[in-house]
Amino acid sequence: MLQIQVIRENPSYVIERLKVKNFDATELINNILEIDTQIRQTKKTLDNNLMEQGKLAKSIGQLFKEGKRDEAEAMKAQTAQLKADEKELQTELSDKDRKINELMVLLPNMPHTSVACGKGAEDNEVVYQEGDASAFSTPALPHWELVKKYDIIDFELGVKITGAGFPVYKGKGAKMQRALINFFLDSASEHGYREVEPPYVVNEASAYATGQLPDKEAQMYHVDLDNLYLIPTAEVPVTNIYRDTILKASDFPIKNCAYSACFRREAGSYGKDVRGLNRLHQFDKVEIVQVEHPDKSYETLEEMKQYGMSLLQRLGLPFRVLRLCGGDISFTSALTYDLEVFSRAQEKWLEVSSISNFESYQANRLKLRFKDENGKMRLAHTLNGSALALPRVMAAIIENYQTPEGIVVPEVLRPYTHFDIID
RNA sequence: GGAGAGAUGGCCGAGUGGUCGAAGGCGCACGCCUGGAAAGUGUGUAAACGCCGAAAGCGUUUCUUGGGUUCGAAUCCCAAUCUCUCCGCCA
Repeated sequence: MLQIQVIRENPSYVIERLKVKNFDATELINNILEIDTQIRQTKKTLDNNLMEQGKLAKSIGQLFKEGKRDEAEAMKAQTAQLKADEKELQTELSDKDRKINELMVLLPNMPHTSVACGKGAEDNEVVYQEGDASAFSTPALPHWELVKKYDIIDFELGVKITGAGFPVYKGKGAKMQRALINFFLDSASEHGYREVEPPYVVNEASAYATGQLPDKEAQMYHVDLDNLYLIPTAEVPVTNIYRDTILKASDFPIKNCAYSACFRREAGSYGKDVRGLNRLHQFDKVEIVQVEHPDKSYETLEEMKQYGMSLLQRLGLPFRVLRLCGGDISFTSALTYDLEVFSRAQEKWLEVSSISNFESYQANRLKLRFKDENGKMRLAHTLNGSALALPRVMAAIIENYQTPEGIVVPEVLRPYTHFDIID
């Protein structure tokens, strides 16, 4: 959520920035400002009312103490009107608070000044590319055929047990999966991230704080009986560690990483690019999350991007880095880099990581603040990124490392798999 | 699932209708003391919102949350949530 103070101080700037996201905020902001003025007006009246009541109450208490019963009783009558007014003002205020909040959550985060305008994915800027991103010259199989051939991932079995999008990893497939998780977690630890194992199910407050609610409700699995949500990413529980927290400037940077299974309903996305491991309802991911000083957050974003890239380099996969344009960047992000691996059998770029700086947008909802050098309260910046999402990395490895003899295990994973080929 | 107890500031903990944003302690910050440290000692130590704004100052709110009683609620009543203990069940 944007800060009301920012909107109040410079509404036209906010409107201008949001245009980059193809979002016309003019009317919304006008409404917000109008209600904001009313709220402050009402608040003032209410405060005065309460002050009056407080004074009367004290006087009455004093009179009783002095035994001036009659005077006290007379004074009681004076409070009646104040109380009636108070009730009215309270209702008015809470109505308006609710209303402004409803409008505030409709405003996306402002994109960083380096974010270009653009309609959608086609306007994203490729900022880096490395590795052999060409098709195989010899016949090659897509991963959904290879996994069948070597019996390492079973989609039909998942359908039987649960439904589409819940594959069963078997034998060396399961071990490979576990190897990737451990490789990612160990690498993150080496880079100073503290490992965290979070809950996979969160309450409403947590889902709201990181922005999944209210807008992305349909994307999450919901446990009705307990009113809990299955996490769509470890970002939700891990970031919520810092909900309602006040840090010291010296606490930065705060670096956490977590492995978790992720659950996404992917409502409405059937039919396109969903074959095999490309889009699942349940998948594994290692997430990195940082909380930073506002002055440092962009430096940190670059570092996180570099870290994500290093993982793909070590796995020997061709990849590229995109800077998302205004049309493709997420609602809550100010700047996002996507990492994509090239799948040489599908001849397609597959997104395996999305690394974002949310600036204070999440922190505002989280109430994640810190005392700066001058002892002033400020919102911290939050960042997160996948490092990495497993299924598409797995797909790329399976496809890119296929040979007539079998699927060769990338060098860095062998200490974890204890085998070097899947055949 | 059954029975009971509880929820107070960063933490512990006092407080059963008024002057309580809340004693005391711990912690933390700064100072004194010390060659340096410990101990000791002094001072300070919440946040949100508003008053055009910075500082100062002022006002309101906040003792889990939401309602209620009352001129006045941390304190009384109701509900929700959470935690703990015992029993049952169970990885």
